[in-house]
Amino acid sequence: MSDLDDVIPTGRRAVTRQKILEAAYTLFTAQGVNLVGVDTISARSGVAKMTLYHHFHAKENLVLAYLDLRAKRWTVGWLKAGVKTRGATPRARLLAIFDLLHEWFEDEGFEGCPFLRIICESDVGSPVHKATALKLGQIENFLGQLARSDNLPDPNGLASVWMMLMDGAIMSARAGRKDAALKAKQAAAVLLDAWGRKPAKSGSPAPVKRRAKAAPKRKPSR
Amino acid sequence: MSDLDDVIPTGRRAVTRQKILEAAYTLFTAQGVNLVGVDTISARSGVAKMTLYHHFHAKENLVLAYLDLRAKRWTVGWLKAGVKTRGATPRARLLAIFDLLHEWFEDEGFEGCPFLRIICESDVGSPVHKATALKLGQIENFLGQLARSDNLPDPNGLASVWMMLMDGAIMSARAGRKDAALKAKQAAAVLLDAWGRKPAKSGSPAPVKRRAKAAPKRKPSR
DNA sequence: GCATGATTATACCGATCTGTATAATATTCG
DNA sequence: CGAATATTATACAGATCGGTATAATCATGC
Repeated sequence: MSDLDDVIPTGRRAVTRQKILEAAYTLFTAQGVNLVGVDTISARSGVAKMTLYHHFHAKENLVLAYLDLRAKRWTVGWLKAGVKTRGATPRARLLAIFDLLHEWFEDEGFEGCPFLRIICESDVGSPVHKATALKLGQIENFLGQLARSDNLPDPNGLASVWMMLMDGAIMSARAGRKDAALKAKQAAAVLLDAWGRKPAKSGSPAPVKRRAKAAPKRKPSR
Repeated sequence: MSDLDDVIPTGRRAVTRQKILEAAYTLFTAQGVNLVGVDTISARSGVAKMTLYHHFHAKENLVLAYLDLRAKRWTVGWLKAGVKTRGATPRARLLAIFDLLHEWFEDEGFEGCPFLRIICESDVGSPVHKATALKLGQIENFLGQLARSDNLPDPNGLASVWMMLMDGAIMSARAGRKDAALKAKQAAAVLLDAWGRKPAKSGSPAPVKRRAKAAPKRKPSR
């Protein structure tokens, strides 16, 4: 628990590793982990491919390291930090999230969320999928903390809904709707205002009325 | 405008084309359009690869045809039709969407939404990306019709928010949260109830308070 | 029955992918 | 200096990808 945990190592080996990871970060973020080959990362980083495989035995490990770095930079360094400077109260910070998203969507370099992309295209149950789901859970936990700090009822429920609005806005922006964050913020404000008035029976799982089977519709997928 | 438009042709050529499309539908839906090769579709359909390229000159055209078929079966045949049998009023149908999603998520064959997956992994501006965005827009238009039928204020605004909740729920379910649709329905009910009371200034774009720049945070992506 | 079009099987092209084998070179440190 | 470690360049293996060339076979309608 020393405070020297994240001291940046300056050894030759560590520097090389960082060069690889830095190139992977840029490429994976812009083009996705599946479309970027190891040779491309080797060329961009200026590190020989053999050295790359010396550090990370397989591409999968490089992807896992990328996920950690992405969470450190995006979730912590950008989202959490940005929200703190834009809102004084937890409630204001919850809403400020969508202002951040809006600026992100307007950025020319916006290419969607790598976490969501990986969730879509990686096999369920694979190490990469599991690790990515954890990173998304980390974000949702942060939302839950904000909701709890504001004494909102069912903070975890609000967090999961907030997460869906965020992810939905990101998908919508990726599909071309650059105003998605603004629309999401409108709805979020309305929802937040109403959330206290309707505890929504946080414990009971909201009865899904099951019909007495009308027409046995064919399943849409698979 | 004859009502013989979707008569199923029985010619040899049309039957072969349908066999290809049927195999592509199953494979693309389960594994994604990028991971499924043309040889796999040829093998599964029992149609020679040369014949496949005789019908669809390139894989991209097969993907575009798949998108049309997916919209016909999922959006129209499953979502629209399912909602109609489960809700009498437009408002009930809007909420019933999440019951449908819940059943979908619980299906063992649930592999996420192909539309969202393609939006994530295809290049922005490519024909496939554009076509997929249109299919998502078709869904949002349907939501707007329901909202308008219920005399809700700013029906298009509600539709885009509804879409985000749906997409967010799908992403959450893909990440392992099988109860996503239930949580989304709770929030949707609260939101719908409050939507009328707060017209939310449908015209004005909800002022995004821009701060007097505190710390010039580095951009997170690219 | 025969010509025409549809389908088949097979082999191949060039490109890309992850990962490895090998041997030479560069750096660091006792 | 000399030895241990890190990095380099190159070539290659084995697989998969989208797409094509060729020539034979099948089915159908006049």
